[in-house]
Amino acid sequence: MSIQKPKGTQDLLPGEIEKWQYIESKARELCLRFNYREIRTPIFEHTELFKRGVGETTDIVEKEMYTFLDKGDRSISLRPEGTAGVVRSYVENKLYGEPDISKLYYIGPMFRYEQPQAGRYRQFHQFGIEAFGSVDPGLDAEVIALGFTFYKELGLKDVTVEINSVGNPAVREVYREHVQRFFAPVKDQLCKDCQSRYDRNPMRILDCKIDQKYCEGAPTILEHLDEECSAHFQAVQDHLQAMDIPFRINPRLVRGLDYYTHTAFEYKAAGIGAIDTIGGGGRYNGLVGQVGGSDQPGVGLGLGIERILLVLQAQGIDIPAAKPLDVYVIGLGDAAEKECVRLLQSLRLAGLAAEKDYLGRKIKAKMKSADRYHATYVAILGDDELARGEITVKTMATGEQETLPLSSFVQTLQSRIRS
RNA sequence: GCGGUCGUGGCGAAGUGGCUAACGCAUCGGAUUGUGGCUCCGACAUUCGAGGGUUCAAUUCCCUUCGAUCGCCCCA
Repeated sequence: MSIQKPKGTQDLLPGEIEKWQYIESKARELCLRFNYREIRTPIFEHTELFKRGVGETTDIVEKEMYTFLDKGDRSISLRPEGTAGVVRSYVENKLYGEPDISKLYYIGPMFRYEQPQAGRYRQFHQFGIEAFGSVDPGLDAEVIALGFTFYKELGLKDVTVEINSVGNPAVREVYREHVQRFFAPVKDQLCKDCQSRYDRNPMRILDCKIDQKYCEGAPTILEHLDEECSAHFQAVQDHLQAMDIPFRINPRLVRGLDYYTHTAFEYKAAGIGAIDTIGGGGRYNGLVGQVGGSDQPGVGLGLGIERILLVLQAQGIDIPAAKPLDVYVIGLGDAAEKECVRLLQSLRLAGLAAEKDYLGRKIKAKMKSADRYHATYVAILGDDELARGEITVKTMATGEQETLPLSSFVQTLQSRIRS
């Protein structure tokens, strides 16, 4: 067997790639309206950045990173998510020194070493945004609104927004103890996964599908928020309501990255097998400081492109198809063939999508080829027509044919296609 | 990291321990010597993911491996 693509990666071929281009152009256009500007950071970074940024004890850093030593013995990792790199760049380029807050977006591949399944790949793609420099809860709401609007304008149906507050580190520490105390009496009866969650991340027990019966009456983090956290959370909700963004409060929502403070949110939709989260994000007020910058607050989101595609497919939503070919040029005879080469270039310079045959096929096969390309027109030039200074043009949709003067042929087609 | 299912031409798909590996789609050629979409005729897998084993004989049975797919953990 010849070499195959690495597990969990995919080739995006013509026919499929148009969907990606559409989604990406939609993202750029939306960011323009929300006043976010693109940033491109390296696909690999020093491993240390992700350890500090994403969190040493997260699954992502503990077992999912593509890490290697480069020839200078530096530990390098392929980025498993987008925020850490953007934060690093924000700090390194001193964007915090600019008069306005920084509103940035990115689109690109992320890498995690995991077992692939429906909606999960080792190389996957995210569209994400990050906004630095403000603690205004209105900015949290704007970020949530941008994601929701994106899904909506792409045509996704039944996308739900779930929000929660994960408080600040002090609140979370107190809450964590409450949860452990709550589950302590039944710890031995919890499922295997939850027994390990008990020490690592007790909040996750609340999300367990098996142990729901033990979760009844469990304390929620919302009950433990301090005054500042409560006020922030309430203000985010007020802003969302003002923007008519529907949302549901999910007090059990916990995200897998350590850096979140205050607002955490997820977008969910059915149709990707066992997975229902299609995007998520939150506020991260301590992260910039942890990465080594002046302690600027931030809030952001990341949306999975593959997951959007899967939901679109499940919901039977079509994405605008590629443009058909304008003209297919057929030359018959040596002199005509040569003239066609000139015509083809003229058509292309005139802004039309044009093609010819390169397989030396007969006219019948060339016509079939033109048909496969969904050509609007087929231009046929034989030696006799060339001698008369004419060219035959067939409109494929109707089958009608006409004879046009060769001298003005390119201009004629150009004006027809444009109108 | 763990578990289920699967792996036959470009694609979809039947099949069996032995006789030329069905069929459909697509493609190419012809009927139609300068014209597509319909119809008819013809062509198209020294080979059944890879490697090894059992056997007189393996695409079929066994082992290993790679991959796909779905699920668990976790996540986009």
